[in-house]
Amino acid sequence: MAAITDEQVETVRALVASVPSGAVTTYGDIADAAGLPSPRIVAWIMRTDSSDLPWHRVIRASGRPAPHLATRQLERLRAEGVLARDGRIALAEYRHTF
DNA sequence: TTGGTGACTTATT
DNA sequence: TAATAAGCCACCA
Repeated sequence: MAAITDEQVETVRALVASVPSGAVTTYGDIADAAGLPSPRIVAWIMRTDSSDLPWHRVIRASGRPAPHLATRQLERLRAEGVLARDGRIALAEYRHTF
């Protein structure tokens, strides 16, 4: 089985790192840009690989970060200029496309 | 090998 | 808008 390649992981990291402050992106976008077969893979990379990358700029398609990190990420994003409405981020406004 | 789990997405109700 | 179901891929015990 192909499993995932280091290159794919590195691509994901590069994409996340390329997201400017004040902008956010979704797992699906990263997965698509990195050529990953499923967005879940992106989540797996984040969970396993703890890097200095701004993971807080990566949110779900619903415009809402993960439940356990939501509070932290939302606060961090707010500090960067990403205003959340009712705990939800305006993807249409802050979504960063590659 | 099998089954359970997860920082997901989309579609349907 | 929220809740549920199914699909999806990789990791771990």
